[in-house]
Amino acid sequence: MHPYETIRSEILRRINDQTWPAGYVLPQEEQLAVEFEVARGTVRRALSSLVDAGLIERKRRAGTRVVDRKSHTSTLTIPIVRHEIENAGHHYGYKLLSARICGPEIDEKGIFGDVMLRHILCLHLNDGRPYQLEDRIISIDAIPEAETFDFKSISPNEWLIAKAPYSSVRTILRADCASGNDMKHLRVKAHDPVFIIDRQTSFNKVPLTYARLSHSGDRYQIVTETDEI
Amino acid sequence: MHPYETIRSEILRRINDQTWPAGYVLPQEEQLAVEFEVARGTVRRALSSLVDAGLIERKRRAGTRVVDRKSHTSTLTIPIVRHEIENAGHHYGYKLLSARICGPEIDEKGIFGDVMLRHILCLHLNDGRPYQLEDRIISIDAIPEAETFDFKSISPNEWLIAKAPYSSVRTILRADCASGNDMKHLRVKAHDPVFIIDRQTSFNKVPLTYARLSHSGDRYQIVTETDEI
DNA sequence: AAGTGGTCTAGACCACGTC
DNA sequence: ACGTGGTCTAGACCACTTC
Repeated sequence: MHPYETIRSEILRRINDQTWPAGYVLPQEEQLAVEFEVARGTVRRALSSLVDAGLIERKRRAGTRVVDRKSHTSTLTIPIVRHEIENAGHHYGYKLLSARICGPEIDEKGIFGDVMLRHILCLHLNDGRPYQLEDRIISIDAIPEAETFDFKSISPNEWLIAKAPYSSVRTILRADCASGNDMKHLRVKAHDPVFIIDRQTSFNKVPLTYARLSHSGDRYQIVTETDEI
Repeated sequence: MHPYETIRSEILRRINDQTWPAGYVLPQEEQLAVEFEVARGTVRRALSSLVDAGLIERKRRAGTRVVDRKSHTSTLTIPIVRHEIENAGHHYGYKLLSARICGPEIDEKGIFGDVMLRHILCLHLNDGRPYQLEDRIISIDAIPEAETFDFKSISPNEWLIAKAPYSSVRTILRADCASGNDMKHLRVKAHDPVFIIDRQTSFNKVPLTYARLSHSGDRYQIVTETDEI
């Protein structure tokens, strides 16, 4: 155990103890450095880690305060669907359903502005059974290669990750009833629950792509684990 | 813009450019320090930040490599339901439905082991309408105060965050059909989709509590935004 | 204006993992 | 065994923000 880990643990203990309750102002860096007999940099490292964990807040001149926790945060990882299936030891399958070039009118949400778009509908299979239906729009303006790429053997999901770096992502998770396409391709019944991931990615504020990923509710879930806050 | 930010941006540019493609081994810290005319520590800071973002991997002796991205990660924040509702400018309401002490037999998943448990069922309301149904089990062994606390005016959700620090959280997100309790209390119809958050928290490996939080699918979604990777 | 955290340096030494 | 990243130090100076 390195010094900064020891210091982190000790400070964490005092917070959990309520020795240092929510709102409490911690001693300043120099004082902690004296107490723990280390350099100021080592104290800073421990404190920075607690800032990242959301347990303390720091402001110049005002000092370091214990945060009053009002939420849980966890890191959500959404893997490429092919890896998700293969890592679980299953057989991955892919089927392109349609690929066309469209005008801006299919962009119902007005994300992309007045540009030509590529619209792809495809299905990801787990051991031959429908697993995820991918309904995707790509901005041809932002990614010109998307205009001619055929997506017959590589899914847009995977092609995009290799091709187009992104700088920001907006993800929405929700539960809904199966749509017409869901019923047809995911083989679920009307009113069956589906788990939907809506995702929109941009690069330097320019929208690149939008996807609606739907899954049969009884075959899909997202698990996240946060350890050792 | 500080030097470490400039360096981070420049390295990021080279990765996005494919100047440094996936698998590429970066120059070592000392060399980058010479190139950018800064101290080694400043280079380390930029690189650490890219490690956190999941864009590079570092190993002693082997060096620093550009990662082959296989997943999206985003930070999921699940706020206390009362704050979520109030921050949206709505009126929060709370209703305790039942609170009882049970033996280990109600712990169907065998999370808690052979201990006495507190079981609470309660409802969170948004502008008077059912919003979230909370079905919660608390280990009396781990949190003795839970045995006698009545939860009549404070929800277990909120009480626990103030009372019991946790060190690890396991969260499962899924879509399902409404259960009997969901239909009764969330006022949804049979087969209506519900969004379920299953959450289990522990402190130093000791299980503290388990909750099933259900929401009507048409009134709930989770949004996450990741900026400036 | 003054005090807090934030950035940077130059250097030493350590430890893990690959070669 | 040895070269890479990892940790730590001691110090200087900066910049934000509250007093």
